[in-house]
Amino acid sequence: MSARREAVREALSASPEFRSAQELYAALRAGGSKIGLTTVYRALQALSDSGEVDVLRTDDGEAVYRACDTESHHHHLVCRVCSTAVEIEGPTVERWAAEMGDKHGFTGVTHTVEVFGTCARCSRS
Amino acid sequence: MSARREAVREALSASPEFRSAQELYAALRAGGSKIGLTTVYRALQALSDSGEVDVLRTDDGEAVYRACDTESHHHHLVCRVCSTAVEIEGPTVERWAAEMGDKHGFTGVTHTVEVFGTCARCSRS
DNA sequence: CGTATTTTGACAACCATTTTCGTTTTCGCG
DNA sequence: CGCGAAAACGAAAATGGTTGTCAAAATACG
Repeated sequence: MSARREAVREALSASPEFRSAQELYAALRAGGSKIGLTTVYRALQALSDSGEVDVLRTDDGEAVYRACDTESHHHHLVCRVCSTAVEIEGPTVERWAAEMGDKHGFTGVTHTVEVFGTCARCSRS
Repeated sequence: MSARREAVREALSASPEFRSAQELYAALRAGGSKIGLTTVYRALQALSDSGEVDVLRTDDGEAVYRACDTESHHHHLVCRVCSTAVEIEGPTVERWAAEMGDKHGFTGVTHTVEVFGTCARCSRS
């Protein structure tokens, strides 16, 4: 683990929120580092590969990263009118996906789940 | 609703899967249409605004769209090596998704689930 | 030290998506 | 119909996050 990569990890850990690569790059530069944007991307990719950070995509396609201290895997309930998203989780689905994989002899099973609906507020109008 | 927009909606309805704008554009052109890529994007945006299609982002940031009807509902277990897909279904997830929607006051709840893994044959090699 | 390997960063390339803008089609109405 | 306004269209250019390239710099190792 190089010093630069460590710096990216720390910058990410400094906030519990999801941060974009561009934000992290700006923050590091603002803090005096001479790091390059390319390196930030590479560091984030490496961290994500090793499972140390969670990655997801915002609605406009930007990748955002978060330090992953709780290994929290969750899904989203998205309003199809206003795009508000609620985080949801479900041991139920996790178990179901794993069972399905087993049943058909699949290994290394992962899954993606997205739930859509119209939120309470948008339903009223 | 213009003819072109209607064509996009039909192309999308032709498959129950999520399709990208680029795929739809290619399919329409292959079918002899003189439609432009710009128009495909505009049509998808309009359809998504009016709630007729669901949109989500793939892991590599591409937007994918799906006609929003609830018929013939099932999911896929896809091998990430050879892409073989097994159809699976699960009252479990259906119920879970519905519950999640209810719990947060969402109406008209739909969902999408994709399960990935390495199939038995590919695991061996 | 000296060489091999890895990491870095400026810059160019990529590619899905959006914007621009001039042209074409559709619509409303007499 | 005819005609003008408004909307839709499409080609090309712009945008912007992300990835590839490659030579230079840092680091590892004998």
